Amino acid sequence: MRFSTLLVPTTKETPNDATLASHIFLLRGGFIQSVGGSGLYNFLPLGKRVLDKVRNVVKDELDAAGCQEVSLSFVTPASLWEESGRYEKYGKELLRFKDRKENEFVLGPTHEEMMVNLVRQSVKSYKQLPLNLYQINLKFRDEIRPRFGLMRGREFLMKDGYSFHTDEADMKREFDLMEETYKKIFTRLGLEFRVVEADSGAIGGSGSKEFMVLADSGEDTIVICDACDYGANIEAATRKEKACDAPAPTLPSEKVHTPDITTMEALSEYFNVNPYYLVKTVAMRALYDEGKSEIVLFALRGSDELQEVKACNAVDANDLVEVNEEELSEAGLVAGFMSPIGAPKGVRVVVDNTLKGASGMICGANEKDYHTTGNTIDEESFDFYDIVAVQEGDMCPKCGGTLRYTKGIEAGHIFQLGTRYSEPLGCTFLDENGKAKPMVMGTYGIGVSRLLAAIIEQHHDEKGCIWTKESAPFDLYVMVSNVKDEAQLALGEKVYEALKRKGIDVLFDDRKDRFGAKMKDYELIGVPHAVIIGKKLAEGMVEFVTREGMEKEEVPAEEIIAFVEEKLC
RNA sequence: CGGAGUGUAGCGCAGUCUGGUAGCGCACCUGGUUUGGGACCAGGGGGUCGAAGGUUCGAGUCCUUUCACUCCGACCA
Repeated sequence: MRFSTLLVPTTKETPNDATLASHIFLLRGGFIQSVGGSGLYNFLPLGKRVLDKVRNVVKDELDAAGCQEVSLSFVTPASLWEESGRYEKYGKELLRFKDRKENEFVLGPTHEEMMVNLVRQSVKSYKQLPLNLYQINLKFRDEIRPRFGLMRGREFLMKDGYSFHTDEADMKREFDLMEETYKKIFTRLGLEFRVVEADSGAIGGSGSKEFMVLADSGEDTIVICDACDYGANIEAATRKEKACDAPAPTLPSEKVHTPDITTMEALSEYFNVNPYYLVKTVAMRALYDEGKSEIVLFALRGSDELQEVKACNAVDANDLVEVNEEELSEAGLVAGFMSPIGAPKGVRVVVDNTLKGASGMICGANEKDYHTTGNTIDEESFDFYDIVAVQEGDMCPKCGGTLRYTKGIEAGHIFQLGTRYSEPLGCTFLDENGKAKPMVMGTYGIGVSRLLAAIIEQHHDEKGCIWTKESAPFDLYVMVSNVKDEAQLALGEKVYEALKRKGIDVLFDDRKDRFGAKMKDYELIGVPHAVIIGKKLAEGMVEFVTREGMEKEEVPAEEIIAFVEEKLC
């Protein structure tokens, strides 16, 4: 491809809303173009090339694993979503609209319903299973706050795959196969990543794993073990139960006047007791389908933090939101002095597992300016769940090693779905005995457009992108420093044509610009290697540049074609 | 949803306080010179000043309403 004819609008200036390296360089390098903000992007020729490269790696590995590519309708009838029960549950991220006949539709944020619909119409027998179907298509999620360019757009390219099985065991086999396949994909793309345990979110299902590309700019906090391979999203992380060295308080069971002591810190100081022996009670409003909601008290140890996603799952709610003082007093609660013990009637209480049977605890009194001491958390009286956030320094649940936080970009997510969708949607097959059974499903996603951002987050320097071999828009950049110099231009043309014939994707910079401008563009665009034909040609030499580290090697001009072949093939 | 901020040429911004011919840099077009680190000279094109309403002889600027976007937060009572 000749640069002089390619649409690559590189810019010197950084758009003011871009803060992340990937966002800045993808815009400045002319890969993508923002569509009036709000998380929508056009892909320009360079960006489209990278997208296709990444997509091909994904397709290549999936096909090798026996998956079959299909393409599902982007606009899906709302009725399918009502059948699965997600029309309400998915919330505002689901973009809903009506056609001219007032029929309701949604733009697919994920396609479980659609794929199940496809399969239930065409698969009837156990002989047709297992089946793993996928597509690489647009998705739309009306994100609360799109940001960071391709990292969190509203419209994005996603690979979504769905597998169908006769039983749980076969689904698990496929789940493991997909884990291996995903590892191959991310490895080929040159990414440093970690597979972690995850929360299943709105998709539903049981076991799920995320593929996290490690980067400081990642939006997810993941917990990893120093000693073993344990890794989990903070939303799903667990730990070995914590003990407390400080002695348990021996206060009698009584009500104590504690004016204006509303924080764990103040309470700990007042009673001179480790926060481990205090009960922290957090009130939140849980939202359910059909606009129903209730106030829930979440009780945990004062030394712990509430993990909202776990809490949300514990009450099986769609979402948890803050409760204001007014709502609290209406429910008979006093901020700062709440307690699971003696909570007002009608207020649901969820208690953390670590409090099961705990004694000597200090709680609020559910009365302004009073706490109670010497409480025991009766195992029979409460619902117990794991609702705490794992903290750095906690112990690994697998090996007892030390856990620490790191940041990751969620680039892939695989789920063991079971019959979460096949049952409500009536996706059944006839087994050997002619008996109808719901298919057991798995679902597997990769954020393809997000991967472009993830690659750049891991592979860039202060000058621009450094694409990995399998993601680069071109294999090689051939630059003619001064196109008015006939010898330089002639050699450039010769090298370009020769390498193109050998199947190397070459971007040939034949523009009239000066050396400096072209060099800046090269660095910004970040093709892995370049051949620079310039001044040194007078002495019979050209340069071979490696973008990573910008190392330059001088090579005799007559050997350059063979040299490049040797290096790239 | 809460808080803060910004909307003026494709991009980045000034002008708004104190109303009076719409500006600058980059990019773009024409001609010329230049060619190893984002060249220079000369000439040129491009604007419903986010939208609507109002005040005024006159509004980018003042008033009202509204829309959009950006940033921070949305969890420990």
